[in-house]
Amino acid sequence: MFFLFDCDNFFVSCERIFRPDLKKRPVVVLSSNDGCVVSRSYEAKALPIAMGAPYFKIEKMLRGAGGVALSSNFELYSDISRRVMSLIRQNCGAIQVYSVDEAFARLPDTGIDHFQLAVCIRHQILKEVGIPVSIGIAPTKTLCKVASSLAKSKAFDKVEILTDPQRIRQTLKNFEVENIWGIGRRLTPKLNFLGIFTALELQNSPLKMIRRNFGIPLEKTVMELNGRPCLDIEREETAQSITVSRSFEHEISNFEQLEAIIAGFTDTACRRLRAQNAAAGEIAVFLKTNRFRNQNGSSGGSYLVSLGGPCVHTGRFIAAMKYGLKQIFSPQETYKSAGITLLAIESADALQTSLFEKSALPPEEQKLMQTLDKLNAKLGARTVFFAAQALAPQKFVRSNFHSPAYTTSWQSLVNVH
DNA sequence: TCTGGGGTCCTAGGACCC
DNA sequence: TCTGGGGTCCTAGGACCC
Repeated sequence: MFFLFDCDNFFVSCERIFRPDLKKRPVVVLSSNDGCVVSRSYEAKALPIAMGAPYFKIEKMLRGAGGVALSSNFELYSDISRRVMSLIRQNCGAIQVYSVDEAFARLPDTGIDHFQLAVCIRHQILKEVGIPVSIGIAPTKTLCKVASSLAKSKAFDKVEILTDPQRIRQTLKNFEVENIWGIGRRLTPKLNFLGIFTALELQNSPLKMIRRNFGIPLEKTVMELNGRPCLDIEREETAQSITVSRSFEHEISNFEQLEAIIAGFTDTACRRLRAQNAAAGEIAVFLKTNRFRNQNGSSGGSYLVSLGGPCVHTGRFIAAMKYGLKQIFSPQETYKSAGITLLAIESADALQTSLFEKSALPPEEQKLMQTLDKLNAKLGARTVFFAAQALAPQKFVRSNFHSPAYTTSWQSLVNVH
């Protein structure tokens, strides 16, 4: 049996832990650059404020209703996420952390009272971390998603078990096909055209026809709706790519500034890379113009540079990035966003040695980077950094409603419990 | 005036091989 | 007139997710 743990209105719930005055009020958390709404309290949903709505379009309505908007504070959310996940892990063993606010678990079908266990975990997370969680229980992951959305609409003890075939059919009959996990904007009209509007109609669709028209992923979805598990808990592996990118508050046309900002992105990405004990062989750099100003969306460009073998050294990635940036930068343009992606990532334990290098990772480079990471961990981020970042402006992303760094006091706060 | 960021998987098609 | 049939590997792009 699969369990899906899904935090309610996660970012808003995180902010509310430290701001009791936000309870019962419309609250939204904004994306980077204070652009779009990415998390809403129930009161904000009721206004209504849509997911992904641009802030400037809903600002007035929110204020009029006595609501509050906050910039996102990802350090805080990841800290709280780690605490939630660790409680789930204590109760369920190996879990799959599916996103910052969701996790799947798989438990034996017999011998335990699933409902009772779920209610206990839910109460524990609420008491010890302060985050409300909905829990869906079903024979497949796809049905778990359906169950958890039922759980969310409950008034209390937000746990829903979906195992009885008759009840599954009844539920799917009232469930729109576009709300099923794995069915997005493009697939919905195609399915509708074939007369498939409800999840029940999809459940009853012939597998061969689905596979022919939509491919393997949707075929799996249909089998999962029929209670046949096709997707299992996935174990955590090394990431296949690491991206760091931002939209800017003001468009930038100065090459040196862009270079310095993107050097900072490269630094961040390389830290993440080393934190998972991995190395990367390629870096792609990209620039984008303002997609809302041009008729044909955003232009810009991207350029992929190979490092000639696995690498962990920030300086070498920055040099490669600079080369790539020169290829795509145009002095006539002004840029609204930029970023880099590290690719060809391998776990450092199982590195393939390149024909041309004696050792895949030069030991002196590894040591230098370890020292750098340690220094910054001990003395605070950006104690030691690369000169290439020096020319970056202090602030180039809008974040006008950022909550304070509660995380520093978080440690003492948990000791209270 | 203001419109996010970070991922995964699958597929189709081309290059190349026997 | 008629022009094999597999394979594999790679990449770009599409579709989805939160």
